Amino acid sequence: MNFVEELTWRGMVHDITPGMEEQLQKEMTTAYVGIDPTADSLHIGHLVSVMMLKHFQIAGHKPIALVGGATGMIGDPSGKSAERNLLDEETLRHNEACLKVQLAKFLDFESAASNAAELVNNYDWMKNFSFLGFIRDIGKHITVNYMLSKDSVKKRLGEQTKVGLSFTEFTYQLVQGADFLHLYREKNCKLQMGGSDQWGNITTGTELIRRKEGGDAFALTCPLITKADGGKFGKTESGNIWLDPKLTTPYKFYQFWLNVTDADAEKYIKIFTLLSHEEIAVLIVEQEVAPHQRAMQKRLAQEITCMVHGEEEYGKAVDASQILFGKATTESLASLDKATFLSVFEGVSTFEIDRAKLEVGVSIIELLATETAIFPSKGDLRRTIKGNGLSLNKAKLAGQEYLVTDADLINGSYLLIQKGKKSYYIVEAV
RNA sequence: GGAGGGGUUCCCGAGUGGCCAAAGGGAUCAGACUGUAAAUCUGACGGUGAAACCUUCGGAGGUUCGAAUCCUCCCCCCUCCA
Repeated sequence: MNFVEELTWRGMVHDITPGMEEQLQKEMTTAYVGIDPTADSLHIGHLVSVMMLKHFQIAGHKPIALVGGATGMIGDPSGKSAERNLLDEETLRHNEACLKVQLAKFLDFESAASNAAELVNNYDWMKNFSFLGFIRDIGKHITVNYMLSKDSVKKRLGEQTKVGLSFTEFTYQLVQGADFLHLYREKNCKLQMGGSDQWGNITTGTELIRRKEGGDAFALTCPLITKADGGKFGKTESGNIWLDPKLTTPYKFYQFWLNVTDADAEKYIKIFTLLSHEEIAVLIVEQEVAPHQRAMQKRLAQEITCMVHGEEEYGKAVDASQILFGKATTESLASLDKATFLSVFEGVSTFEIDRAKLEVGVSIIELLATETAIFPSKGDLRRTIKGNGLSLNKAKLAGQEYLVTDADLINGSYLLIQKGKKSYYIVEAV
């Protein structure tokens, strides 16, 4: 199965420029995707592009990850986040280095093979462009008429617009096009991939290459990843799901994938894992026969968690999940030895409280809304308790007047707070 | 510079003197149902022990018994014209 066929059955192809498959058959081809270095970690929204590169490399071609140090300062017109901050170079380099470590979990940067992955930063070549140089070398070759025809631009013009289009944003497609041109010249890069929202920007690049170099370059976009309910993929109430364990613990990372809805599980497992057609077919059957077993979600969570965090962390996440969501009772919790308890709850948000206060006794309200920030307000907490939504050490807490003392501590040190079914918090007496 | 339209609680979006902590929708949270699913239903959704109160409708003043709603000045955004 070739690269395009592979991506197609995985549901990762939205649009392709004609002739691309022929190009890939003809020779080892170089392709790139862009990543904004706005943080020092990837989040799972980036993973689609990364997987495209991975498949590309597996197919024997050469992937380039382009860190958008320059473009990231601008933001493209279709962008949701209007304001971009200028990163200073130190931050930029830091982010770049961190991203590379994460990317190396997916892509082979090290091998001597000719298709080893590369990481580039467009800041390195864009920073030397002068304004005059840019409008002369790049701007001249693309008409405004052409630029205006892009959807991302059209959406921002006209009467029903809420936010005007700045010149900077308007220029974005040229900057991105210049990147493609640069990589075409320097690295013989002939393909740019990205989300479907990038189509317009990518084709400005291929157009630029055609006009300036008379060369053929190609575009491949994947559909925007969505959730079955129409929500944004990769976001939870508490924000992004990051690859960095310091930002999203492996436990939470694992839980995210485990909680994917049935309808999304099949879609995601094709995109985010390397499981074969056959393996996935088996899982689909299992899902149909016994949906409550959630074989698909479990496998999805396993594959991705292992890839990102390693087997050991995956194992811990599973253990923790079993204890938290299994039929654990107050008694079985109390019977956990301290080491087990700690390893199980490693990924759970932890708060601290002064041990002396517990010896005297602290009301549950004070404990969760004042002493710790588990609840943002007392009213919210009261409502939760009233709605039967709060548990202490796996036992529902009925009254608001409960006085928490050191007698409640598990292993003499911990309180397990549960908000609803899925949200756990640890309070540690110190 | 001119003309017009806007800035409301996380988001969208009603509200044009009291009945407004502010309709409706979305998001979110909790409960029921379940499979740590989806859908559905129920409840909550600025803060404070309920009450009353406190803080909020771009900003600052003012009118009024009383303002998100009226007046003044200012800031910001959009469209069109120059």
